[in-house]
Amino acid sequence: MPPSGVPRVALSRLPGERVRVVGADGERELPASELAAHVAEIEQDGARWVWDDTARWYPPLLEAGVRVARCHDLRLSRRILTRAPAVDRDLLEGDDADLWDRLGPAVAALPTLFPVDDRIEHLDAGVEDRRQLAAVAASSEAGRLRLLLAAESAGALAAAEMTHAGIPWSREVHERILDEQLGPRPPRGARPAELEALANELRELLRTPGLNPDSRPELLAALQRSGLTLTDVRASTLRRQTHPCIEPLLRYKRLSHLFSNNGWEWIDQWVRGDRLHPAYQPAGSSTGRWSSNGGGALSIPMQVRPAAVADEGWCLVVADVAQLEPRVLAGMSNDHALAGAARGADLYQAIVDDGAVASRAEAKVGMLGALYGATTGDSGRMLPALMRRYPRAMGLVEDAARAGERAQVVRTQLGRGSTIGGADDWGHTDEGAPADPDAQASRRRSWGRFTRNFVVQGTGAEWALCWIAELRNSLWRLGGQGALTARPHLVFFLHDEVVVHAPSELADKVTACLTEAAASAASLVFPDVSIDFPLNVTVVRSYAEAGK
DNA sequence: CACTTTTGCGCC
DNA sequence: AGGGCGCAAAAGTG
Repeated sequence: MPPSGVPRVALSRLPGERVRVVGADGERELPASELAAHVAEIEQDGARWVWDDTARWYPPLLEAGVRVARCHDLRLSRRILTRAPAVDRDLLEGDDADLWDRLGPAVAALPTLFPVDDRIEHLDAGVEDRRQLAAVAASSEAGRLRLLLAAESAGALAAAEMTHAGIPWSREVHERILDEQLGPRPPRGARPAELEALANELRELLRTPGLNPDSRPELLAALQRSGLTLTDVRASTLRRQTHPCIEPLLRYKRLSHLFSNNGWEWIDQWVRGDRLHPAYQPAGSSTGRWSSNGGGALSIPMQVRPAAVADEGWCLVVADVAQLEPRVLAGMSNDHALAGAARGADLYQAIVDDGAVASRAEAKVGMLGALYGATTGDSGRMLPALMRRYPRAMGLVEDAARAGERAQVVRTQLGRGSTIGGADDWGHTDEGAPADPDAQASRRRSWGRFTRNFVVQGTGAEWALCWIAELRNSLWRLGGQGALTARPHLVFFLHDEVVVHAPSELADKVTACLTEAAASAASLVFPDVSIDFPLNVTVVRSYAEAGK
């Protein structure tokens, strides 16, 4: 991702559905509807498109059959730069700076509901672009920040492309699953037959006629009347109990969740034709991970994955990174012992072979506990051993936790800064009264757990961004002709996992792209240390066959 | 009544 | 006294 030497073309919206295009060769204005027709000619010199929000500009271009090679997303980049410890915030001040700060994400699933502030609607992209370039150039970490902004922007392109393309989805398979488990589709507002039958069974077993199992207080009271000692009705709590009602109740909960979250209405809303179109929000979470604002891309349950089926003659290539976060920790802490363990397919087994702990299960729970800040239980017990063997890695997350407890900002490998966690409020309750020392200390520790995890989760997100940025380019180069969806293309991304939809005969080449992109990501994010990021890759017809 | 918060579950 | 999310329904609030 060469950061410089690429011509930049700034796009701004003008009143009257027109756009201004400012490039090295001058400036022109045209109707917004004609932009797609001019993209190829403007992009001939390999320009980078500079615009306020990829989610706003790119979907109509994709609809018009245009793929954009590279962009700079000013909104996402500004969010990074304003929070980056290595950036002088003053350099981001100036005309309309406050408006740029207020610029919210376009919600892909909805058109703009209310008239936005006219000044926000017609911000000048060129002005903000020059500010950001200057702020990066003046930073002591210009190189890493350029990489981060390029990867973030490429991710925004990939997100729009995935929503546009959609996951190949068989309505027929999905509805068969629903029918088998729930019965026929009920009228709106009614329970499916299977849920109603289970509800009746529970009413009998708990001797509570009229019980509504969806009401937690009702359910809890009925369970307590039946002699069970519990204070909540979570599945994990129920599983510890012995009573004839437990099995049907757990089944009720599972099916009820399927019905309401991924049932017929979900299909109607998010499946168009034979594609599922969830909406992604790049950097939607504070650590830089993506979130989803429509379609539930973060939790497509195993139960319905059989419905994700490749087109005839095509396949799904599913890949996930094995133990991304511990590997990232090895890289950023430069812990040679942990880096050694990370050099191979099974990091947890390597920790055992290292003599740090006795079993793979202990290695896993101990390492995850270290990343999340567990202090007690099985994982907390492993910490001293891990600390002895991997002092630099464990020291890094410990330092991050201590910094958070002192209300200091921490940063990822590429320079994304954590937000300040309302430290002003630590001394007070939510109602504004002075908090007691215990509550205060609890909030400090809580924020420490956040910053501890932030550095690792955030750097993991950066590695993954570089991975998909490289991947979308190499898949495009892999060839084929015509539109994006006529070639091998990304259809799904979730934290450390991707799905590519590709003609079956290209499966091997796609697999190679995935592996090479992972190697590129590793050397981009960790240029000075060699860490392996092994992938589990499977080539399948249906997503459900790719067991994790 | 509309609105916000809480609960509990899904995913990593 | 273990991190990050979204979602739907129930429960709580004005």
